[in-house]
Amino acid sequence: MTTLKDLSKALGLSVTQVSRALNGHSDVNETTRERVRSVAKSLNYHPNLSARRLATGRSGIVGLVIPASHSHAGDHLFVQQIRGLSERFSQSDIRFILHMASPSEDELAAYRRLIDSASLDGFVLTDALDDDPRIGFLQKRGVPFVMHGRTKSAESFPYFDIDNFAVGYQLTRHLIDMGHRRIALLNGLKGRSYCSERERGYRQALNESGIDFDPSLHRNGPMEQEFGLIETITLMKSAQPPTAFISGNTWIAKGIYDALNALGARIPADVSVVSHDDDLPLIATDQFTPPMTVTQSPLHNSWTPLAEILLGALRGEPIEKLQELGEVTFVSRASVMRPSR
Amino acid sequence: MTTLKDLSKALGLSVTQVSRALNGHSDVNETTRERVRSVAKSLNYHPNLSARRLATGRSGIVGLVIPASHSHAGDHLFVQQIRGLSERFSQSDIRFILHMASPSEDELAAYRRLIDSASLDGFVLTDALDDDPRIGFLQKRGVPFVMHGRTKSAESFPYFDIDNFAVGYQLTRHLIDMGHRRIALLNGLKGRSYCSERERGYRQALNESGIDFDPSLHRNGPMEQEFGLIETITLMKSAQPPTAFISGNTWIAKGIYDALNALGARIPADVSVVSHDDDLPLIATDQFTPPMTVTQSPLHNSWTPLAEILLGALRGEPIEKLQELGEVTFVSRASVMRPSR
DNA sequence: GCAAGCTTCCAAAGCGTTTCGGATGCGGGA
DNA sequence: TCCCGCATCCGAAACGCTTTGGAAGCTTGC
Repeated sequence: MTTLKDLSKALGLSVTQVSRALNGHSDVNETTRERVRSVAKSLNYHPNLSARRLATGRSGIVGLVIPASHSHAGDHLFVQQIRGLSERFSQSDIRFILHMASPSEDELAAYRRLIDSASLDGFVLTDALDDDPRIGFLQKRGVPFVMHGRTKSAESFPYFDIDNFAVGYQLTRHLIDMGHRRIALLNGLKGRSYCSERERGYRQALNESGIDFDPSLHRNGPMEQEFGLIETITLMKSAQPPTAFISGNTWIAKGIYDALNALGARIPADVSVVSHDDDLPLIATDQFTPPMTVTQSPLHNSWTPLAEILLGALRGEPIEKLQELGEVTFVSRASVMRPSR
Repeated sequence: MTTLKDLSKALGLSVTQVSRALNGHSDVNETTRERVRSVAKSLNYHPNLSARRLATGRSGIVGLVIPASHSHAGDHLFVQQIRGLSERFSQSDIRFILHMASPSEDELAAYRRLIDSASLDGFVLTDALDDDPRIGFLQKRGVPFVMHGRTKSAESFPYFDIDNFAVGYQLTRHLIDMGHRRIALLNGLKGRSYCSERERGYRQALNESGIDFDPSLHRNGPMEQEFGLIETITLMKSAQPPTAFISGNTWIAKGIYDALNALGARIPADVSVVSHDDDLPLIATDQFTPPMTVTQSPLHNSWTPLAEILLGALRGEPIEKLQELGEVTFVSRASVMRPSR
């Protein structure tokens, strides 16, 4: 293991100067700097991160805490996510650690331990809740983080998100414009902030058109095919079935398609279906029969920005530069038609 | 952040003694130790890992380097794997970091960087190759590791594996005993050590029964349904189609089933099929129609031992305790029958 | 009563890095 | 000539921990 001292000996310079040269400080001659760089390379020098951390208070390690609960349906997504994050962090020579929260332990306790043993510089948070306790906790501790999604909390914090209100609004508006009035919304898990936002958009669109919100048409559940399947069947068997469905996710939408097929209802002749499309692996909405009308925003486009923002937060950039919204595009396809009833 | 010095002040002891008390050294009075422990807890003390590393040369962090290439088919497995490993390591208060190898960079370079910057104490290696360069590299550097699988290399190293030779032998033997002589083997990716082992077992069984090895019946490919599908069709359309298939993995086996169904060949009346079964998520061989005869060895049972072995290696346990074989059981079901032709 | 041997404690050094507070030498303005 | 500023360098301290090499107090055996 080559150390700074080795370099300083080899170069006939002080340890200080070598360190400053390598770290790009101003008071070192450019030719000296080059000399240092080349010797460092030839001696295969890599700074000892632990020593650096001790001296600076930074470890160069960021982490992601994985909640104990987890469904298989999300595996592909999860892999994309950690690959995306890990890849970006590696590029900046930042280590990325995964920590499984133990089911028995309070989730915040995991964060506490990770911070206290002074190993982690920052966190990536996913699955934003409406009222997320992690935000207050990390802010109080002064630990940088970036959140995937936003929450209702009054504080301002670094995030990457899409305009979920617009997603809900746009999808609903489109169906209303086509003449639908009984529109079901199969949303994601209750308490997730993106669900609440989409519900707000949905209600707003209904409201503007003078349509009463019908609680029985709004369902929360996991982002899985089965949820879409079961709820669709339930809703279609009810006294006043909806004429259109909005799905929060393509897996749910697949469930809706399957259920309608099984019930002999034609899309879009009998029932219209729209969805938000995260462009998840293994499920493409333009391959549905019929191709589905969606708001689209590839989730895999969020991992790099997310990492980028955390990196920015670590550098201490101002909050305005650390809040970013991903693009959402409306793609009109063949799954919507004026209602027949 | 509470430090040892804080504790020592609060306790009226020297820093040395506090450290020794907490780390379970012998020369400290038991009542003192208890006192130290309780104060440490009440002051919420956590040792600074970087400082510890600097002093001891150990960081308490182990890692897994993920090769740049990766197929979706393996996602569920991959998630199981990192969850399993991460979980076990957390229990021992060892941090587990994931590092994506960048596609452009030599894979060993990633290991080198990780070691040189003095952050990692050890590695988990997966996807053992017949001639795996990582072994020599890590051994030369004196860095502990555990390998999932074994290789041909002469050196002895910590591993967890199953008896893949026996898998290949047993499956082949069973088919031969039932009267088959043209037996296809759809193996995994060439160069992977478990494939080579299974091939050895296959050849050995053939050999013992005086059956010539036919290279056209042995195919290497990814552990995916598509591979099984395509190769089965190719083989069945050939001049002398096999009367039985051995599959290296349940996804491949699913492809074989699908292909045979599509071709109108009945299992097992026309063709017999057996497979090794890793008990992967989302695909259960007893749910196949007909249920499939397999050698079974749940892959998810290997993550905990793997972590355990690395932990042992870190503690410096002797090599004999660091080599373990997982159990394989033969499960006879309804996919094999005497050949009709 | 004294050496020997425990048990329990401690001061100080060292791990590799960054950083603070100068030091040195040189050229130019007064 | 003297002083100031600039560019370039350096020594030493600090980060929080472990570990080495004792020291102090007590008990034991002779």
